Amino acid sequence: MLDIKFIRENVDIVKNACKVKGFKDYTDEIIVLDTRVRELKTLTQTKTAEKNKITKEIPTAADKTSLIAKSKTIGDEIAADIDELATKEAELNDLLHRVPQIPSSDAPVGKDEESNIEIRRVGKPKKFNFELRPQWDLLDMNNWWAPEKIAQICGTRTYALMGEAAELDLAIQTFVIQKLISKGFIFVQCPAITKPQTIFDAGHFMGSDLSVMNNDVFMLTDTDRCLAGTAEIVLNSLHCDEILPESELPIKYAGYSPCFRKEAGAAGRDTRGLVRFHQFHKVEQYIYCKPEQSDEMHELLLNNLFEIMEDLELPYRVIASSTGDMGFNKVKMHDVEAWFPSEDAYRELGSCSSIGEFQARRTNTRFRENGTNDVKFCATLNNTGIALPRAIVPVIENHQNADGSVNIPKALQPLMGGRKTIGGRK
RNA sequence: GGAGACGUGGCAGAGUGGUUGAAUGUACCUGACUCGAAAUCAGGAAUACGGGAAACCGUAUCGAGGGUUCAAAUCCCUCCGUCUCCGCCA
Repeated sequence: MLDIKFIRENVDIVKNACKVKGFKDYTDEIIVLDTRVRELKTLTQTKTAEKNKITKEIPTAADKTSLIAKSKTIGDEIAADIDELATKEAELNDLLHRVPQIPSSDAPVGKDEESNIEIRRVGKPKKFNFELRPQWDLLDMNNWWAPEKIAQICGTRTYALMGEAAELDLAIQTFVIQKLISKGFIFVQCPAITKPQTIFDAGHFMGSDLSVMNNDVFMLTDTDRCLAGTAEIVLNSLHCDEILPESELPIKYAGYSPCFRKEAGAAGRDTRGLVRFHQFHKVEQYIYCKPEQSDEMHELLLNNLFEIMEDLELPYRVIASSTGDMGFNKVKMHDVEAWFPSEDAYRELGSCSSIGEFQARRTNTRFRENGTNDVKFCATLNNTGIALPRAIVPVIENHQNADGSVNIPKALQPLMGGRKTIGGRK
């Protein structure tokens, strides 16, 4: 969420953000409510001060009865104002949670992904001198999965990796985790089970009614819990209600967790292959820093993902997301897309987001500034480290051989017992 | 799953209805003493919101929310969390 003071003083900026991001503009209602709320606060506080004063005199007063009566009268007056205040504050709070983060001035303006801009391209799609096999053929012929069986027993959008593909999955995860650890990230294994409030605090959802997330999030029946769609959720709340010393910033986390998503809006899409599932596994990069460090940290996070693409020897490109495509809570977002030969296209493997103070305001995560002793909200950022099994797809497709075997990228070979290839017709 | 105990400031720990935003200890910051340090002494220091140019003033906060009362850290209810024992278990 944004600071009400900021909204009050920068109505035009906020209105513009609503417009370019494609969200309904509630600023006018907010300003009216805010004015009334402050009026009521001043009023009730003045009356409360008066009442407190009388109450304090009661124990030592000669005539207690009249003071008690007086105090009671003021109490009744306050009660009426408090009622209105509570209602108005709840309304205001709900609307404040519907105001989007202000996008960065360097983000492309546009209403959807049509306006996204490619800003970087590394590596060239390899020319194959044989007929390349799409992922599902490679997986079939090497017995690396069992899609029909798994769908039958576990339902659609589930998968099981088998044999060398399962090993490869684990090797990629381990590789990325070790890499991030070597760069000073703290490795955190995050729970996937969490409370709805935690998901809400990550700022992907609007308003104050938590039930809005039911469409996207798996709720656990008969409990107050649900399944997180990313480790970002838990990492984002890891320091809630804390005041961190400035000297500790930036804090970098590499979170690993299973991720659960309903994929309600993706019916019929990516139903074949290892691309889209209700459960997948992800290493997530997450940073807490000072607001002025955001851009630097954004580059750092992006570069880590570039390195990972290069270590996996994948051709990739980078997309600057437009205002309309980046989402409710983001300042800016870059997608990293790897080359998927079978689709003759680049597809998203990771998404790097700069959130500013938006999430920290929801989680109340702050830091104390060295010189001034002021308490300020942290900025947060997140980027994918690697998401599996999707990342398996470009690895096996790009590195396939004519016999259906797959070359292991050099960086992964030590984690695959030194093997240089897996699979293939014996 | 069964039984019990508990949740106060950075930490420890008083406080069972009124002058307690909260004793005391400790950690922290500043000053004095010192060549410097330790020790000692003096002082300072929470967060949010509202008002104010500011100094500052007011209100709220003793896990969270609600209730009783003129008045709640203190009494009642609900929820959350922690700990101990038993059971179960990777």
